[in-house]
Amino acid sequence: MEEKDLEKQQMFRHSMSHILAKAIKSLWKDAHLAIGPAIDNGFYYDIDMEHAITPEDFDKIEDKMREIINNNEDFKRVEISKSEALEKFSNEPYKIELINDLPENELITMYYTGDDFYDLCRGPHVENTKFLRGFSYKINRVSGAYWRGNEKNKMLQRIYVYGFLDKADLKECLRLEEEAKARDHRKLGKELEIFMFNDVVGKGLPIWLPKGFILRKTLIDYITDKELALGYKHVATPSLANVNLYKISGHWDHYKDSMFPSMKLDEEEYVLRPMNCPHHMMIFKNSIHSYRDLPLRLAEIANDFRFEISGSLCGIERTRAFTQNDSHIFCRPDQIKDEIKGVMNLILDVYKDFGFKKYKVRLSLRDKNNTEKYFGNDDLWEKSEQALRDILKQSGVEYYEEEGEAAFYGPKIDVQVESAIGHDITLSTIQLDYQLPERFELEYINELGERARPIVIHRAILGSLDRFIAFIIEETKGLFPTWLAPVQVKVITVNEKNNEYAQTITNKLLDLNLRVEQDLDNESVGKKIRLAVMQKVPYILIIGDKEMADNTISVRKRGSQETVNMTIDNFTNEILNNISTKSLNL
RNA sequence: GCUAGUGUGGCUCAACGGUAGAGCAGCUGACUUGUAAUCAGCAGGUUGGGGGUUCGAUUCCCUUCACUAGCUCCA
Repeated sequence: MEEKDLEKQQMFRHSMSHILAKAIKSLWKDAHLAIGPAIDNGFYYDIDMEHAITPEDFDKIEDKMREIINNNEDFKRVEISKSEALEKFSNEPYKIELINDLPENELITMYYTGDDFYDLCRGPHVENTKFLRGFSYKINRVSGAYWRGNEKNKMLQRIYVYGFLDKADLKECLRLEEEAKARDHRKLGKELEIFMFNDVVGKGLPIWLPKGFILRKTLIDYITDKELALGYKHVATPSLANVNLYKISGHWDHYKDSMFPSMKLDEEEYVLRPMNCPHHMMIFKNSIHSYRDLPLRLAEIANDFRFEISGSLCGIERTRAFTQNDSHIFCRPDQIKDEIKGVMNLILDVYKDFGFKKYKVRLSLRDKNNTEKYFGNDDLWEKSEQALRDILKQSGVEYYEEEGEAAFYGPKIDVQVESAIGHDITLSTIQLDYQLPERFELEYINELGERARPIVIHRAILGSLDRFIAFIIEETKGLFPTWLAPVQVKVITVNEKNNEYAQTITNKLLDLNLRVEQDLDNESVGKKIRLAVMQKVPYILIIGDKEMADNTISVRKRGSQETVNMTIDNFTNEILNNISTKSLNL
């Protein structure tokens, strides 16, 4: 769609939100209006009223909206003074609050829709509701939203409506929603037996099933090998620590509410660790470092625990126990640039292996209006934010900047992706940190023989393994490339007489470290193929009398309805090549 | 955490004040199968937990737990 049309669509959506507001007010007299903007796929309106809207009300509201549109009511712009506005909206407490926040001499505009409804609004709008007749819309859902996005404020009802100029776009939007539900990792994770949850074990605590374990192991081996080749040093540290460790790091002050509460035993106090940096700081402090030894890249596949608020938990995308592919790079100031570039390259390399294309690089800056949240002085922040910005600019990577997304100890480069159901999630992160080295009094000896302070780069490539697997499940729709697939080959027999031959084939594949399962059940071939297809196994081998007779196998590849007869050697060559190249095709 | 909704056998769903039902999966038997479901039989549920209303509750009410959507949060 051209920009001009997009603008038009946003204007129409905004006009529609006035129609929605008018419909609500005529159906429920006690409704108070808050705000109602146009958004990506339509518009919403925040409303405060006694009646809780349910999906049963949707038709009624849509009918009312249609009625208003069909009335051919004029949208009329009126300019008023602040005092007039306060008078006009005296029954709308939320509007009053908005008006009060406007500067004293600001010209305020409001829009009438018909003679009996008006709303505080900057506009613009369509001239008459009749122009909205061709507009396609459908109430999507209703949910809670805090007034002005502040959890201390009252929670309002937000009515989301899909809305498009073109009917086909609405249809496409609904189709995409269906498609997204089908690849939701929570659904596929259950169907493919990758992970489970159990109420008694506890919420947000994923239990990895055998197939999930294979995914984890494969990913851990993959990333660990890559890191070792790049000179990372892997370590293993405990999943809990004395609370003092986090008092030194500052995490205790910032995040104790979202850490599992401390365990006091005798005179000691322990907490489950929410992150790994402090442990790694202590490893660095364990020995004297020369400037020649830097950078030191400590890495760990580490289990962490965070008491995430219950409403934010989401399958394995957001859990309370998770595994990080973490690393802390201790380096000299003159090494920052190369190290960050190196990490950036590793991220791009990994994403290429997985075929990820729809990611966005975000430069996460601090919130300048709320600086008390952050450690360190303004100069240092400016400097480190600019350093990351320079690196991004030089690397030619497309990126965007966002304030308020930095860590308390420094700015970040985050790689953002969108989950199936539309969550904006961080997959990989690079964080520049001058603060923790200070707090932990880290030192190295520089070329002049003096003590100097290193800089720490925190980075995670697969981020949390749990979240990464959630994303892979959704990206692949469960059709994992062979190198990742929990079951790579399924061997199916036609009748009992083929079992022995099938077993020799299976053994041959097992000897090559392939992940093979066989189905010798006394069932029809059709049934056994159906089961294997539903499991999304990349290769199905059919073994019958014919194959036995000429010492071959019939191979049915995922996504194909046909089988190809070949020798076992030809097959193993193909699959091993596929695995070693991490082919994305199967 | 907040607002709203949902919770029926392993899974997907029905019944919605009147003795809880189907398909798949499971087990048993028959069939020995050639590319997405062979047939028959059996077994499986104090309808998330607790409390209440009622002659009677899966159904209505309260409470609690979990999940879902969104808001807030995300080192």
